[in-house]
Amino acid sequence: MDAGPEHSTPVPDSTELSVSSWNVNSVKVRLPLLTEYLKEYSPDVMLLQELKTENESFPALELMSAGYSCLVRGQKGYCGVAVLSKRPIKLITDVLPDAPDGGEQARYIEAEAESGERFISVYVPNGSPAASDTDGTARLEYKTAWLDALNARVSLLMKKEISFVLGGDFNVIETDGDVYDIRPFENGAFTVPAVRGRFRKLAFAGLTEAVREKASLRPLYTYWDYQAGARRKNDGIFLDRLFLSPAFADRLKDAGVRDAYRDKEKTSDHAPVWCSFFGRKELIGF
DNA sequence: ATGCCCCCGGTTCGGGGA
Repeated sequence: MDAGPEHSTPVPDSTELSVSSWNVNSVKVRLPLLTEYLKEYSPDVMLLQELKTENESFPALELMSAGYSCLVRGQKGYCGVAVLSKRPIKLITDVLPDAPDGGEQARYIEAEAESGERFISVYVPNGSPAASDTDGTARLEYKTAWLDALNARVSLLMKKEISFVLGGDFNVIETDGDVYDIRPFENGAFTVPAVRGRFRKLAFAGLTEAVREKASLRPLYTYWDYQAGARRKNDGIFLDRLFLSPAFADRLKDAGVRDAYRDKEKTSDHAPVWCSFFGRKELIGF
């Protein structure tokens, strides 16, 4: 097959389970594009980050009209995460256990389908600036403590042999090749060993990252700054991920970045990421 | 070296994003 642009990738077979994740940078501003995405690709589960709104003003009615039930942990200003699903889901927790601030910031929501499979949306703290002043140290320590809590949660789910998809904006540059130019980010909150090491623990725990595994986009980026013509120059960063527990990884069919959504009017600075799985939904109980 | 751009809260500017 010709290696055309990523957005030429066909829509996944609707009989197969698919999951998407998108840092929308305001769900209210992005609602028209979000509904367009849901209509075009019809993901079974959609993970959202950076809602930037409280639960009361989350557009649940509009998304229900598009065929989705919503579990939301909103927050005004920034943060805010949600799980949308075409099938019934119930809330397991909207607080990451042992998060450094007791879960005050809305960065974690874990939902369970009737199949028992879980779908988790995360918005990892930025941590910048990581400078050695008091404020910067506190931000970086918050990020590393948050990642410790996330790794502890993953260990628990793995121990219980729960199948899950853990997706979202991880705010980590895993390798120097995951950014258009590593120099401005060296020794920063996206690259310091304390952050990269904790991120890599997810793989050591036995998770597979679907986007890295399958995406055809090269170089592989999911975020482009609004400023300085970053998208036009393809000055991107690979930040958004879909981690799979072993049972999901065994069924992984394809994954990618819907980078065409980064070029639309009034869009987010992140593009949606997605993955699909072998096996008819009816037979796998979702 | 800094700001560029975008969104929020809540007013016309500062905080946050990454």
